[in-house]
Amino acid sequence: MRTSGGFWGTASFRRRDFAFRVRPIPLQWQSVPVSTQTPATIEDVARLAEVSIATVSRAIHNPEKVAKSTRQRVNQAIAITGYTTNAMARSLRMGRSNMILVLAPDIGDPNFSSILIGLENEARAHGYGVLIGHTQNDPERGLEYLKFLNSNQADGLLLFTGHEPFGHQEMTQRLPPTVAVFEPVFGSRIPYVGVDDTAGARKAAEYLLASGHRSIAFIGDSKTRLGHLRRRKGYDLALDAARIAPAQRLVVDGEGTIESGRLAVEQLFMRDTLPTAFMCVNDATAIGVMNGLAARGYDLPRDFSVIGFDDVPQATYMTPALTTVRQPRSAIGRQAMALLLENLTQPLTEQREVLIMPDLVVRGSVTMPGKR
Amino acid sequence: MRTSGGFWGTASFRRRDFAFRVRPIPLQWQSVPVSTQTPATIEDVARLAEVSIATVSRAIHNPEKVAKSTRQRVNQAIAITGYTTNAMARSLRMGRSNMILVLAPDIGDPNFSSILIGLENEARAHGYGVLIGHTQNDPERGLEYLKFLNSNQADGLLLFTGHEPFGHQEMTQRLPPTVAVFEPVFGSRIPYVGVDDTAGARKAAEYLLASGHRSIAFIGDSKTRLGHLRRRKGYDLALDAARIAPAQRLVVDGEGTIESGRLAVEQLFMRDTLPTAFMCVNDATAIGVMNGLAARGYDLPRDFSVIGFDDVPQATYMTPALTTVRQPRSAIGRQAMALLLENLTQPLTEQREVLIMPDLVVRGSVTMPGKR
DNA sequence: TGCGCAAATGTAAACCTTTACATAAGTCGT
DNA sequence: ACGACTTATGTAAAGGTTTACATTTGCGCA
Repeated sequence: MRTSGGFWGTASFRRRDFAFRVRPIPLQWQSVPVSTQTPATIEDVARLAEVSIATVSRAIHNPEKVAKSTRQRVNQAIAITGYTTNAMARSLRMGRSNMILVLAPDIGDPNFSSILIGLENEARAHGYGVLIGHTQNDPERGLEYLKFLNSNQADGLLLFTGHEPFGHQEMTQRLPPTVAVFEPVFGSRIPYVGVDDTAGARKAAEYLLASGHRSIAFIGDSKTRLGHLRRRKGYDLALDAARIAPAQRLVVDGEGTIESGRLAVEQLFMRDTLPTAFMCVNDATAIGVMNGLAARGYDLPRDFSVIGFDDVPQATYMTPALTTVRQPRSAIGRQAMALLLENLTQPLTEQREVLIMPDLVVRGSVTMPGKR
Repeated sequence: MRTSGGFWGTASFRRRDFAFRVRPIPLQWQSVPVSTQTPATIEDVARLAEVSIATVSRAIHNPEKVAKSTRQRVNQAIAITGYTTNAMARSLRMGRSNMILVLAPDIGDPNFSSILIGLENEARAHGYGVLIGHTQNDPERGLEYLKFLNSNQADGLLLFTGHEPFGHQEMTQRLPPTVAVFEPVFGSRIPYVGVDDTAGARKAAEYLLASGHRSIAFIGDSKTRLGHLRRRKGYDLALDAARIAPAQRLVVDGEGTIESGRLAVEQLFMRDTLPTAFMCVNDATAIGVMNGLAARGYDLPRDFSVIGFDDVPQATYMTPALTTVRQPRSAIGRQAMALLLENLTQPLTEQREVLIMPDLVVRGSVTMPGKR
C-alpha cells in the first residue's frame, strides 16, 4: 500500500478546506510533510480519490466490490493521507470492537506471561486484538472493566481470575462470551481451558511413590480453588492405588503462596510428624517449603524430597532445581482463545472443559528417601 | 445511587417500544429482572425520567446545572435501567478516551507488575484507566497499538520498552503525550521516570569496596541500553574514587539475562582471571552468575560475593539471598503516571527526567573476600 | 405591568464509520 | 431496440454521546 518514492509522499491537499461537497481540485505535489495536525478521516480520502466515502469503505473492506481503477485511486489516497480507520467510530457503528479483554488479578503471576503469548498469537491469527486488564482483586477495578465490556470496547472476555469479575452480579449485567483460562471459575458454567490437574498431580505423586516414598505430605490443600481441589484428588488417587491408607496421609492447608509453603513446614514441625516427601499444590508452595526446610538447616534433596506443580521459571534456578509438573502454557493460551472466538460466532450451549495433559519435569529435588 | 429495596428494582418500561417521542406512560412496577437484552442508552434514561437526553448528560457530568428534583428523577432512571455511558460513543464525540496505554515488551518482567500498580493507582485517582499492550518486541504488534492510539482509544502512552514503538517512523505519525518508565528511551527526547541508576550502582560498588573487595567485575555491560550504561558509570565512579585503575577492572558484556550472566562466568573462567566480587547490571544477570558459579562447584558466598540491581522477587529466595539495589517501583509508577497526566493537559517543552534514589538491600550474597 | 436576567431545559449538530437502498451505466440475449 | 440483469457508485441513516445555541420559565424590581 505504501508507495515507493517521494512522489506520492506529499500532497497539497489540506483537510477541511471545503465547506461544501465539491469536485476535488487537481492534485499538485509539493514537498510538505505528510502528517496533518489531526488524523485523516475517510472523508479526506474520499475527496482525494474523487469518490464517495462509501466507496472508500468498500475499497477497504470489500475490495472486490469496487472497480480496479477506483480501488487504486483510493489506495493512493490512503497512502498519501496516512489514513487509518477510526476504530472508535467503527466499533460504535458495528457494535463490536474485534478486541478481547483478558482479566488477570495479578499480572506478575509467572504463569501469566507465556499463556498470554499463546492467547495473543491465536487472537491475531483471527484478526482480534488483546487487551489486558489488571484487577488486583479490587471490586472497583472489576466494575471499571465491566463498563468497558458494556460499551462494546471488547467483544469477549478471558478470565484468568478464577472467579467472575467483581460487581458482575450486582450490576445484573450479562457478560459477553467468556472463557476461563488456567484457573476454572468455581461454581459457574463458564467454559474452561487449562491443564488436567488431576492427571498431572497423579503423575507427580506416582513419581514420588516410584522413587520409594511412602510418607508423602500434600501441601496447600484448599476447599475453594477448583484447580487445587483437583490436584489434591490426583494425589489421593495415586495413594489409593498404592494402598496407602488415608489415615497415613499428611495434608496441610495452604493458599498456594510461598509464604504458606513456609508456614506449612512450621506446622509439620510443630506437629512433629514429618514425611519423607512434600508434594506441593504448586511451585510457589514448593519454594516456600524448600525455604522453610533450608532455614531449619536441612540439606535438600538428601533429607527431603519436594515436588511442585506449574514449572514456573524460577523452578530451574532453585537449589536443588525443582522437579515439577509443567503447565502446557502456550497450548492452554491457544486453545482458550480458539474456544472463545468460536464461541463468539456461535454461542455454545453445553458446558465445555478442555483439559490438556501436562508432563513431569524431572530435576533435582526428588531422590530416594534416605535414612535421615 | 443504587436504591435500597426492591421497589425501584424493576420497571414495566421496555426499551424501543416507542416509535415516536412521546410522554412516557406512568410507571408501573412489576417483578421482572432489570437487565434488558441490549444495554440501556441515554435515551432510555431520558424517556424514563421524562427529560431530554441533554439533561441526562448534564445530570451526570454537570450535576449543578440541573434542578435538584430533575437530578433525582434522572438518578432513579439510571438506577432502574442500569445505564452506563457508552464509552465508545463518548470517546468518539469527545475525541479522547480517558485511557492510558502501557506498552511493555514482556509482561513477565518481574519489575513490571509492581510498577504497574503504581501507575494504575495514580491513573485512577485522576479518572483515567490503564490498558496494557504486550508487544513482544514484534513490529507488527507495535503497529497494531499505534493504530489503537491513532483512533483515540488511548490519550497517552507509557513506554516500558526502552524504545519507541516499532513502525512509528514509517507511519509518520505523531505519538500522543508519552512518558518512558523504568527504561529510558535511547536517543530520544521522551520524558523519563525511573531509578537513579548511576547513584544506585555506585552505592552497590561502594558497598563491595567497603566489604574489602578490590577486584570487582562488572557483568552485563551494554552499549545500547541507557540504564545499563548508567549503572556501568556508577561502578566506574565508585572505583575511580577508590583509586582502582581502569586497567584493573574486569568488565564483561551481557544483555541482562540469566543466560548471559551464566555465560559471563564461563568467559571469565576461560580468561582465567577471576575477581573476588561480581557486580551485576541487574538481578537476572546476578542469578545467572550465581548459577554459573554453583555449577562449577563453588560455595557462595564463601568463595565469591555477588551483588545485583533491581531486587526482583526471586532475589529473596536465592541461596544465598541476593544483596541488591531495590527499585522504588511503586514510586516510579506513580510519578511516571503523574508526569504523563500533567503532560496531557499542558504539554511540557523541555526534556524532563525524574530520577528516584534507590536503597541498597543487604542480604547474604556479599561477604568479606576470603582466601579461596 | 413589564422588562431584564438568571436558571433550567430542549434542539440539533457533530464525532467517523458502515451499509441498506437507490441510482446510474453497461451488457446481453432476443 | 428494449427489457432484464449485473456492476459500480452514491445517498443517507444509524450508532450513542456531548454541547453550543435556542427556548422557556420564573423572579426581582422599577
